[in-house]
Amino acid sequence: MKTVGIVCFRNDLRLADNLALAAAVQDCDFVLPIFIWEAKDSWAEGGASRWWLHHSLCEFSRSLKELGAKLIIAKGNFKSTLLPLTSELKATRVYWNRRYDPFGRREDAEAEKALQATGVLVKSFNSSLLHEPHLVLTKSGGPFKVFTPFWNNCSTRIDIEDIKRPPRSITPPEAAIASLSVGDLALEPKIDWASGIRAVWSPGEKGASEQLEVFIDEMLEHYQYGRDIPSTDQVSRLSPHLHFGEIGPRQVWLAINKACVGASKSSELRKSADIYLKEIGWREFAHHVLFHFSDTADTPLHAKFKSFPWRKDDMQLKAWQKGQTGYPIVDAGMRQLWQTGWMHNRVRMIVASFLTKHLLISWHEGSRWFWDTLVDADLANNTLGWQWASGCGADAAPYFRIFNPELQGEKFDPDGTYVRRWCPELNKLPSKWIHKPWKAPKDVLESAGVELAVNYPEPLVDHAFARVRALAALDSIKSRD
DNA sequence: TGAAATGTTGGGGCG
DNA sequence: ACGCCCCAACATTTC
Repeated sequence: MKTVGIVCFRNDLRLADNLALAAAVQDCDFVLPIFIWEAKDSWAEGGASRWWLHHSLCEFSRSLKELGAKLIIAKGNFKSTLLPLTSELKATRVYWNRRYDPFGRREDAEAEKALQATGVLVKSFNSSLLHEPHLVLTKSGGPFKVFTPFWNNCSTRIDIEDIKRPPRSITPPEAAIASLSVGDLALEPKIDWASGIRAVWSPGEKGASEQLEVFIDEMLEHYQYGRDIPSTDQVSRLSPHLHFGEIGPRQVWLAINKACVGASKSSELRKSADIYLKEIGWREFAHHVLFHFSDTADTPLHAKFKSFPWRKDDMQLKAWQKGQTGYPIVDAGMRQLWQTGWMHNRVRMIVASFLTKHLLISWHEGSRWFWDTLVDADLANNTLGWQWASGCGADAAPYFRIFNPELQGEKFDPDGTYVRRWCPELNKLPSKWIHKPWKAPKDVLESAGVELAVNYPEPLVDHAFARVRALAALDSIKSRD
């Protein structure tokens, strides 16, 4: 009797280092790859993510075809799509890589139970994290809530020797299985707003590995300094590829360490590599925190923040979203996000601090906006980042840490290259004033063609005022746990 | 993975 | 020569 297996793909759209796929190909005579587009109650993929997913699925489907298989596309509930398919195919095995987000865990658990009840063997694997979240615990048995001890605990026991290579070929079942096309999922925007995104990204496994290679060859050595200069993009830009599983953290880990072979511990390359791997560690940490505290996407980890006096101000929220706050570094970041689906991490921290501390608008508004506009929107990373920046989450920045957007701009974009790129109306301002046009002398503004409140806004709030207001608001919830 | 306020120090101008 | 003051420059603390 020949064995038929089904491999379910989700955010693991790659052939290499894909444990579920590798096991299915090894165990089964016939393998059916399927992608099920599930309807989600909340946190359904945003516009930019959907654009990415469309193209990633097209790429993945193409590369499966080269191995002889056809990616089946279906739409619906995970369990109730899978169950009839197993009986139709007489499949006795189902494979997938485990999900660790609340929705995914729930759906997978239900499907596993139902499949097992019908005698189907379910085999699941970890292809998206370096560790199983339930295996990284403090001495007292609880999850870590602070990054450094977390990373000290688990970065030292990562031992990756080799990764699974892509299968040479896949033999599909003989029966013809109905499938939608990728286009039928209607993931692409109806009006084409994605040109700016298209120009800078290549979704898919090939794009991911090329990006990793470029990062290692051209940027890794000076990453420790370059990573903070947003005009240079000396960063990996792997986040969307990692989110959709076009590359996995094990592959990144191995490649970075291979690039350091022969480099001494104190070399700049090795130092930079460790700082970069620590960012992979933050990704890991975020996923573990969401695993252990599964309501944090909607609820602050620190309970006292439930009573924080957030302001509701749609005008100011819109100004922030559109990059019209009057603080150039903030506006540049928000426009980069809108136009390219991505923002440099240094600038993410600045704009998040600005929304939650200067405007006192809830981190929920920020995480929702990022969710819709980022190509790398990831529930775990997005949640941790916003809770961290606003002070209510794991390893939160102390509440008094309020970024001064003027100083941050001058420190990390000293000649204003980043601001000039995304706020062209400020292009002619001298560097001295590029991060504080409201302070510039009249004649300087005039000769640069900048008219405050006409072609570039006045600051939405005064920094000194906003700082005092934020401190007072934070003081009002002090020790109210 | 801050910034502002406050404290300390030491060189130089000046009577 | 000496003390006094000013104020960068740097360090510490506070928010």
